[in-house]
Parts: sequence; C-alpha cells; structure tokens
Amino acid sequence: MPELPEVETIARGLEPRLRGRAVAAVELLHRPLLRRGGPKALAALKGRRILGVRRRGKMLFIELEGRRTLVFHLKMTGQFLFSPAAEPRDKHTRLVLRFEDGRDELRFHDIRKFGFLLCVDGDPACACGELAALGPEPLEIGLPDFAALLKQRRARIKALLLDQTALAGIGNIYADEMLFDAGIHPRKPASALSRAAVGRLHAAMRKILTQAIAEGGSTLQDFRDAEGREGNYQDSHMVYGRAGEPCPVCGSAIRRIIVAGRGTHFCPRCQ
DNA sequence: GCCACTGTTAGCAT
DNA sequence: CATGCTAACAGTGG
Repeated sequence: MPELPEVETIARGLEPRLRGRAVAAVELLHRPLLRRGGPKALAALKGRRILGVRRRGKMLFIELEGRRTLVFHLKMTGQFLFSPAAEPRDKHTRLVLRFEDGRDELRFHDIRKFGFLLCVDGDPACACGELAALGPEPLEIGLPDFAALLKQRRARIKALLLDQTALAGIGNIYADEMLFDAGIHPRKPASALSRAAVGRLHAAMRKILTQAIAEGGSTLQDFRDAEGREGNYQDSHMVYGRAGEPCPVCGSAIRRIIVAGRGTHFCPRCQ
C-alpha cells in the first residue's frame, strides 16, 4: 500500500515524535525482517538519540547518532504505530523500538511479512543494492531529464512508472491516476509518447503526488499514518478502483486490464 | 472450503 | 541488457 505519498506522510508524522529521543532497546520479533546488520547492530543502537526521519522512494530512514540508520521498506502492509508499553502487542507486530524516556513505544506492524529492515553503520546506499539503484525522486526530476528517461525506454509507460530504478516511489495507484490525468494509455510505449504527452505526464506526476501528500495519502484498507489516522486522497481517485464506474470527465465506463502484471484502471476514451 | 484478489519487488524466463 | 511473469505471505470477500 504505501507509495511515495503514504511513506512521506508517515515520515512527517514520525519525525516530531522521534527526534531527540534516545533508544533504550530494539526488540526484533520476526527475525527475517532484519536483512542487514544483525541483532548485534540493533543492540548497538542503545543509548543513541534519533536525529531525524526521512523518505527516499518508498523507503523510510530513521537516522541516529553515530552514523547509524534504520532503513524500513513497508512493502504492502507495513505500518508504524505508537503504543503505551503496557498495551498488549498485536500478533502482527514485527519490531518494537523502546525509548529511554519510557513514555511509549514505536511498533512496526506488518501482516504479510514482506517488509524489511536494514540496520546500517555509515552510508545506507553502500549496504543495499536496491537502495543504491533507486532512480530520481519524481518530485525533483526536471522536465528535460524526465523526457530523456522516457525516450530511451521501450517498456510500456506504466511499467516504467512502476520501475523504481527509473523513478523512485511511484506505485500502482498513483501510476494509474497520473496516466489518467495526462490522458495517456497505460500500454503506450514510453519512447512513443509525444513531446506534449511527456509534458502532460511530468505535470500530472507532480500534481497528483503533491496533492496526495497534502491529503495524507490514500487509505484503501490498511494504511494509517503514525498517529493511526487514515489518508483522504482515496476520495480524489479518478480511476483507481473504479472499474465499471463512469469516467468523471467523459462518462465512459472505466476499464480494468492487466499491465506489467498489475491491475490497471483507465478510461478507454480519455486515454 | 475454495478461488480470486490485493498496495511490492526479486528472481527467473524469454 | 531489456522486458514480462510469477512467487513470496497473509488476509479479505465472493
């Protein structure tokens, strides 16, 4: 579930509640979650203060003193929630961060167990090939670079939008929404887009992601921010999850097809 | 109960 | 190399 806007929302919510707090312990409840660093690296976080929380693509970074970083990928069902230490833990809780002030604890909850954690000493990009290979941020890439990127790829435009090495952070929902906004068919080869279409897609990408962040992301089933709140952007979805409903622009029935192995929603007339 | 479906991506086949 | 499918997991809904 969490794509760029959801992870950004989580990071912004975690930051003020984590910054400056010292870690008392990290409890790993599901061993496979930890893909880099090992239990010793987690133990070495004791006593260190949290300096900040950032996002890169769909990954979330908790930065600590001494160049240590916890890198989380939430995959489909990862969530963070603060709870009083006395409150019973859900069976899907995979990791708990306890603090020296003892006010509450941060729990990482992940039903499907696809999420992962890296505990890194130094530059996170050196510890994870996937992280090092991430493409540019969609909200930072300029139009000339975006156009050059599309020009050199023959894959379907939707597959390119989902390719994290091309652009970092776009997932299934926002790929469909930005293609609709730009009036582009999801199966169109990226290199075949006209100059005008590339311009529309660049603008749509910025508009959709910016609005989604402003709305706190989209909640379809699981997504909650660090305060347990749902996002609101699902109310603004034009095509995602609306197969069979009339297109908000032209009234044609929204269709659902499979592109790049993913359920894909689009208007056959506008796109 | 069984089957189809789900927001991600790694790994393998083509 | 580039691209496309499928499996990994667990839960939900028909």
